Amino acid sequence: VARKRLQPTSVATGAVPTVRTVAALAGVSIASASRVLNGLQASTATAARVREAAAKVGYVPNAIARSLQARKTGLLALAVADIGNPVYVEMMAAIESVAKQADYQLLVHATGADPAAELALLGRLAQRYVDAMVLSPLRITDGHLSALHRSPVPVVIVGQLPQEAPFDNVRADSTTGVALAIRHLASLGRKRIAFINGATDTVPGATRLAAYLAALTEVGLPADDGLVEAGDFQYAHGRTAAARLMARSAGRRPDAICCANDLIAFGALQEFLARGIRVPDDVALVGMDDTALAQMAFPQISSVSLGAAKRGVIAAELLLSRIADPTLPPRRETVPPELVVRASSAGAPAARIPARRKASS
Amino acid sequence: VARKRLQPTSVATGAVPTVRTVAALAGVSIASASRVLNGLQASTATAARVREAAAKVGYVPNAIARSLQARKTGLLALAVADIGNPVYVEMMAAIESVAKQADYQLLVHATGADPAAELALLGRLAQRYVDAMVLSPLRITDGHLSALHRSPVPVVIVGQLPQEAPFDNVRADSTTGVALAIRHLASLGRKRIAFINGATDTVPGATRLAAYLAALTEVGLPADDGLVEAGDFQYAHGRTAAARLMARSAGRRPDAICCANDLIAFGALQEFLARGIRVPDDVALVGMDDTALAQMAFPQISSVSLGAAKRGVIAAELLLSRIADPTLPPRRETVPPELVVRASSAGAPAARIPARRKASS
DNA sequence: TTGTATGCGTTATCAC
DNA sequence: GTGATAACGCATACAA
Repeated sequence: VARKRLQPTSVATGAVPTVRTVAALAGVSIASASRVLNGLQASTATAARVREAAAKVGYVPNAIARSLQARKTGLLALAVADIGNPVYVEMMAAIESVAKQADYQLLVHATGADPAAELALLGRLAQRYVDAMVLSPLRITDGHLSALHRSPVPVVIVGQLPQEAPFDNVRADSTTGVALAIRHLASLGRKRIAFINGATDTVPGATRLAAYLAALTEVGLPADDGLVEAGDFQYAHGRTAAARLMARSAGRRPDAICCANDLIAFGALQEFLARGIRVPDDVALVGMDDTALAQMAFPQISSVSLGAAKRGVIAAELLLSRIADPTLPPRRETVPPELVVRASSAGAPAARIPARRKASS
Repeated sequence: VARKRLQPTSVATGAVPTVRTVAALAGVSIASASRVLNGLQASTATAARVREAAAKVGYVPNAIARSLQARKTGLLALAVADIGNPVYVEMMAAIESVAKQADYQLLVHATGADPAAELALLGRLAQRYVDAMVLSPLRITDGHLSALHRSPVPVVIVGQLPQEAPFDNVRADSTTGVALAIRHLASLGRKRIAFINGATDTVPGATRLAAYLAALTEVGLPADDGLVEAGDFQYAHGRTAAARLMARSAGRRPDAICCANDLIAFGALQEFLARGIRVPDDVALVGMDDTALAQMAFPQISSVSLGAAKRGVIAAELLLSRIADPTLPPRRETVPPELVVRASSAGAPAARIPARRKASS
């Protein structure tokens, strides 16, 4: 016969109240207290006494204990490369709004585009401190795939994933997106369309470069290595790349630039402003992601929306449905891109030049 | 005598392994297994067997169960109004880096500048799903104060707090910050210095307006109601307010503008760009917060740094020290502001105009 | 309807 | 050094 060695928590303690505190104060068992607190069957009398007791001591259930019992935390994780990039902020807001509807909170991780950090995160997932995760990796390694296979908690990948990988996946169609941009610029009569890419060794970088080259062929323009710049997906790269492009001799200078994201496009635009290069008269500009930054700039930047918010919503919904039913087959959703034409690429160059000269002189 | 009705978890289950799984596989008690896994005293033999078993089944401790036992979650919360504002991103990154050092993760809440949402958050804090929270409210109500008093988990307030409120508090000195901006603009010979404020019914808004008026007096300039605009702390307000200010008759137009934050300043700058108003020649511009946006703009925007990153670091450190010792007396730290002069306000207007005209023609 | 007792997965205490 | 077991705070199957 085992005897209890420790006494249960005493009633009148200065510490945080638990169910026992409430139950003792109400003069009922903790089971009854718990039932009342969770709105289950109970007599009106006890219900009243329990509620009164709970209110009196300011009882609030402990989320951790509840999580342990329920085997769920009510937390979703979101892991993105760069929390400073507005496109991720947008996605985050979208995910959060869906998550909130289902009483989930969002835990945000910034991986700094570091694959090792992403892997560490996937590994820690086994600790089950969240119920599921949205991961938006810049590149997928074998390590990622095996970690995904091992993971006991559902993960939705936002971004490209190998065809056969059996995971929930929502992706943008940046190939079509780049094509939209190039066709648009070509339709304006631009002949020397440059491309400022991000990191070529990332999936988006590689994809967008290939799409750019394919689109050039499609519209019947020759490719020119000197018109392609690669670096990272940041503002500073946009500035320096734009400077390099415009430093070329007159006949080889681009008359249009497609950028791999809005941060780069914004950088390029500021460089043009600094150099007195007119947009879109001298050079037309199209960005990608259609973030707030594109609308905040002057002139406003045309941009290809890759549906960040929509991808976020879908990712969250996939996650919630998988939590509800883990046996679901892997799903793959693709959000179509959309070109938003703004001042940075509107109108034909020749037609615009006189009008703008007049206005600014 | 109570008999166990349910069997303990069987060893060979397809489910996630627990300590019992490992212990059974290693042929030791769960106590020994736990000790080995936590690096406590154990014989080399058992240690080896436990580690081998753990590796074999891929054991990872459950963070929730561990939290319940340890009575700590390893999570810090950060609640800010607007996750889209770069100044909060900066603060978040700073807090996260300190938190990570101490093995804490950051849970970010966006309150949308809604006091009710902030209060709800403070209330949920009693659920103890985080160990502590950094709250940056735009205004402090009595509800906030009483919720803070009730809160069983430590909260650090970033922002102004009533003198007598006994809570850890780190604040910017935006009064001095505004004074720095006004003195700077006045020293450039500007006579009609406007102020584009955010929401006047917020603490920062009210403080900065008062500071603006005081600073004007200090530098011997008359106040002019027509030179003060109020709205919110967003980009769009900056644009419309700037447009209104510049629509005044020639003699009453401002020759300098101080903005309550960088988002507003950036909006104003884009409006000037759109209208062909030269910065700083026609109007000098100073923002506040010294965010990345100020450096990304062209011309780069002078800005008063209120030390967002530093405030974040201090807030995190206050939190960690309070978690370590809850009996500490309330502390109050103030981060001094710093004016960063950039092109948007550099040089005297008359001296600069010819030079810039030449360059841009 | 209500109370008793067990388990969620972990760590810590205590006796051996 | 090791094993049995209480406890963290909660929810619930089962018995009364």
